[in-house]
Amino acid sequence: MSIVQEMEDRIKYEIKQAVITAGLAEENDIPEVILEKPKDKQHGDYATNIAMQLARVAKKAPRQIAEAIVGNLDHVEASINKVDIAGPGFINFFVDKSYLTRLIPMIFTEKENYGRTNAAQGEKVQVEFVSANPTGDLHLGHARGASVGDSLCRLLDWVGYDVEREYYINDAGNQINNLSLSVEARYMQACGEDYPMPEDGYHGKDIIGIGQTLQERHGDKFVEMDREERLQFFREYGLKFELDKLATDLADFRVHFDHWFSETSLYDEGKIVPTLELLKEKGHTYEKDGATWFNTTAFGDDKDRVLIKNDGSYTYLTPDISYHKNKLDRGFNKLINIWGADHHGYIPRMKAAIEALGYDRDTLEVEIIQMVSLFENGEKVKMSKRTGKAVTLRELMEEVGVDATRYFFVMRSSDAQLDFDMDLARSESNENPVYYVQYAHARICTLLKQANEKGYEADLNHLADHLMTEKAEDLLKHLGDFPQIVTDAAFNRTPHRMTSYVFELAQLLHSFYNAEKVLDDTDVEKTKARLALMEAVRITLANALSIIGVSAPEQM
RNA sequence: GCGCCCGUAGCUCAAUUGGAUAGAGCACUUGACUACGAAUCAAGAGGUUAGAGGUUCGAGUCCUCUCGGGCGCACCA
Repeated sequence: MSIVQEMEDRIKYEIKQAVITAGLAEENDIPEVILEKPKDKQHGDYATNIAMQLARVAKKAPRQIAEAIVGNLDHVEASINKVDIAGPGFINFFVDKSYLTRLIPMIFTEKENYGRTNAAQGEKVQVEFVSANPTGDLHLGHARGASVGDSLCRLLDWVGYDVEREYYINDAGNQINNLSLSVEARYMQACGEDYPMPEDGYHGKDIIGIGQTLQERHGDKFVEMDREERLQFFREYGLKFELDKLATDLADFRVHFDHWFSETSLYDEGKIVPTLELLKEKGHTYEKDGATWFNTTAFGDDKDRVLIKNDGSYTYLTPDISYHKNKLDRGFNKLINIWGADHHGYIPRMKAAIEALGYDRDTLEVEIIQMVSLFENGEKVKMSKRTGKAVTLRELMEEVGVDATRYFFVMRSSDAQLDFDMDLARSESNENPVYYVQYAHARICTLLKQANEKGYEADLNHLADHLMTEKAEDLLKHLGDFPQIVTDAAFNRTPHRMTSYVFELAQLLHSFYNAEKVLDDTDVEKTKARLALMEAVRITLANALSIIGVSAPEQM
């Protein structure tokens, strides 16, 4: 248990005891004591609303109750310096903060693991994200999905989930035919033929590149070839090219998948028919208009969905159900899918499938990420599928850099649309928050280096004697909050909380740094204590940054 | 028309999941470098939380309606 949590539990316990001693309520009637950290310092280190909550049970005014509680509180046991009653009946606690210095030795011990917990106790969870079709470059929306998805995975790992990251490759549907037709057209064009792009072709630059490369390597070889044979080659070549590119781009973006799952493998391994049979056996399907339907309305969907079209082919949903059954068969008791907002209408039918297969519908959790708009020169940039005009992840990495890109995408709540300001992200100035945070880390690093040159080393023995200034206490408190912030962010699926946290920590560091000198030749003991604090801050900054996949540079 | 998300300072966004006087960054005003890194700090100004009702000790947060923006509503994927 963390040091902060220990303190909170002790205060909660003492409050409960005080309520009982004061005769306000029976032990079983006392609601769970809620301690919060007031945003206003004048309201103390902790506050509880227990008096308001007890108003009904005790049949007294909240302030009167608060007074009775305070009168029966054991100040010594709870390390309380001062207690106030304020507002409608809040009880504010001012505690002796020297206990916070115990954080530092702990952080020194845990180092890059400081903040990790085992709250999830090794539960197996699978997270499927990005899963963009292998038919073109990853664009802004995918970049957001990759940033948020990967950070969420890191968070889940930090709280003790056994996480598997998976990418579902849509390599079986119509879009792959379109890919081969698009490659064909671009190849023919590269050979100088006047060859039109297919109706639903992919207009990206990458496909143009494939056509040119093939022409350079093989000349006109494919022009005269049998069309079926030619398309077959383009299909395989195009798919491999696109997949390699996806993997490379994502790896360079520091996103690594444990498993790339091929849709085609579901066909090859005969997984689809048995799933259909299972749904049929359970009585969830019926025939109508020459098609096979799945009665998803029985599970809360708006309308029933087709599984087998009247031409005998499957809809997208059909292999997807098999895929999700396959995930469950692999022993995951929690599945998290990260989808773009344009797919949110798909959730009810997928949950219906989970339920129809005999699982709790909440086994599947879908995190929706809202759309991204690109702004450049103060204007919204129009994206076009038709012309292939879209900013790619690759371009973002080259122009903006991985750190700033990831930070920007994780910075906002996933359920708000995001305006990506290209100029701001590109700017290496104080307007860019990622550098502010990284600067804090780099600053500490040079400080530690200089201390080292002077022969000073962090000493953990006299911390409480030198770290009880306001700025240092603020830093310590924030360091102590870290494990809880990580836990909350993981369980609420809110990675953007981590950018808030790390930004605040950087703010506190800069403020401390400007107000109080660390290296002081006239007071070596103080210097050593403060060096310990600096190292603890550095570790925590680095850990928080690692959760959002941003580097912690030693200099910049 | 129906469903999901959003609407908070001039701009971009937070808000401990129902808590106290709604907070940050940018921009704006003023101050701090012979200083451990000024990519920094300190201070100031900036608000009817889109609007109207309701729930209760207490609402940016929950419920209903209205307005505005985005995204869905296939035998496409």
